[in-house]
Amino acid sequence: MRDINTDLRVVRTKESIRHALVELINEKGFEAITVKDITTRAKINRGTFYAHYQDKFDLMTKCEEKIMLDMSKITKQNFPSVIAALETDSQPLAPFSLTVSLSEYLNINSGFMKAVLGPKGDLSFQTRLKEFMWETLYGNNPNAFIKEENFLVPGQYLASYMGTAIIGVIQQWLESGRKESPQEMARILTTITVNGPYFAAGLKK
Amino acid sequence: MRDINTDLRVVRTKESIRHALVELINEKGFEAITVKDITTRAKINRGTFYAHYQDKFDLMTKCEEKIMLDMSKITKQNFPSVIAALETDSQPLAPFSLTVSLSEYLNINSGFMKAVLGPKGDLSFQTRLKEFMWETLYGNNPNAFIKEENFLVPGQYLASYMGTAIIGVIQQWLESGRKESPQEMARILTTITVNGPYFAAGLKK
DNA sequence: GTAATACACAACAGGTTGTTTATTATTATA
DNA sequence: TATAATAATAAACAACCTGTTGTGTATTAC
Repeated sequence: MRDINTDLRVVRTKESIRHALVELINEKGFEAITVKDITTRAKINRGTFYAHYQDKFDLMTKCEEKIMLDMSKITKQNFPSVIAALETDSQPLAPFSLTVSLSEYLNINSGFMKAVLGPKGDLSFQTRLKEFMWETLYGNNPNAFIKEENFLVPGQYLASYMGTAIIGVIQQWLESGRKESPQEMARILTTITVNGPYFAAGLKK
Repeated sequence: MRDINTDLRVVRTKESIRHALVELINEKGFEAITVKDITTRAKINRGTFYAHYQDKFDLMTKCEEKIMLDMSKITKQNFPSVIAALETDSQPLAPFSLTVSLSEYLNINSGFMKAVLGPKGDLSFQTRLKEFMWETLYGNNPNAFIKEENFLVPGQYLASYMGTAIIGVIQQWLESGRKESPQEMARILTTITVNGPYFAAGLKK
C-alpha cells in the first residue's frame, strides 16, 4: 500500500502546478489561463495535470479549500479565547489575537492570496471568504449583531458591509506590497471596523 | 451617409446580444460563457457578433463603460450640491441626494448590475466601480479624508474599506431581491458608512 | 533489488475561436 | 415607392484547447 500524498513525485508535481497557477493568475488573470499554460509553465505533461485535477477550476477549488481549512484551524486554535470573549461580552468582536493570527497567515500565504484576491483573481473565492470572515469574526457572537430588532440597519446589510470591508482592507494591504506588519494590520482592521471610518480618520474622538 | 447607431437592425442586434449576456451571466457566470452561447441565445449569426465586438471581453467592457458613463453623468448633475456640501463641509460625505440618485440608477439597471456584481460576475468591473464609488462619494472632498497626518489608520485602507463596503451593501441588496426602496438604501448606506457598524447595529447612541 | 506507479509522449475526436466568402434580407432615403 | 446601401446570414477554414487513452520509461517506496 502506497500513499499518494507522500510520493515525492506527486508532491513535486503538485507544487509546481500550484506555483505556476499563482504566477499565471498574477500575469494574465485566472480567466485567461488554460490548462496548457499551467502545464507548460510547470514543465509537466498535460496528461499529468489531468491525473491530479479534473480541470483548472478543480485545481483552483482545491487550492482554495486548503486556505479555508487552514483558516478554520487557526480559528479553532483560538477558540478558548473566543469563548471567553463571548461570555464576558461587551464588544461584538473577535479577540484581537485571532485577528493577528489570521493576518499572519495571510502574510505567509501572500503569494496565493494576492493572486486570488487581486483584480484578476477568483470572485467566487472572495464571496466564500467574505462569508467565512463574517462568521469567524462576528457571526458566532450571540450578544453582538444578532438582535435584529435593535438594528438601525437590517442585519444582512451590516453583515455584508463588515465582510466586504475586511476583504477590501486585506486586498489593499496585499496589493500595496504588505508594508505594514500583520500585527499592525490587525490593529487597523479592528480600529476601522469597530469604530467606523470617522474615528479611524481621526475626525471623532 | 448612414448612421450605424440608428439603423434598426444594429440596434436590435446589439440589444439582443446584451440581453443574452445578462441572462447567461446569471445562469453560468461570465467566465463560462462562450461567444457561441451568446449568439445562440441572442438568435444571431456568430459572424454578426464579431462584426460588432472583438470578443466577449470587448462586449463586457462596452456594457460596463456605458454604466460608468451614466453614473458619472448622474454625479455631474448633482455637482452643484456636491460643491455646496464641500464648501460648508463638516461631513466627509457626498450629498444624500446623490446617493439617492445613484441608488435609483442601480435599481433601474438591476438586471445588468446584479449580473456583473453577483458571485458569477466580473471582478475587474467591481474593482473599477469601487474606485469610482470612493472618488465620487468621498474622494473629492479636500476637508475630509485627505489630511493623511491625522489618520489613526492609513488613508489607503480607509479608502479601500469605504469602497468595498459600499459595493458589498449594494451586492447584498441586489442579491436579496431589492426589497428596500432606493431611498431606503441610500439611508442605509449613509448610516452604516458614516457612523460605523456599532451605531448602525443600535449598540451606540 | 523489485514491484508499484507516476510521469512523458503521442494521438484522438470534439468543441471554440476568429476570419472570410458569397448570398439574402432589411433599412434609409430621395 | 424604388433603389442603393449595408446588415445579417450560412458555410467553410485553420488554429487552438480540451479531455481521454495507450504505450513505454523513470522514479519511488518497501
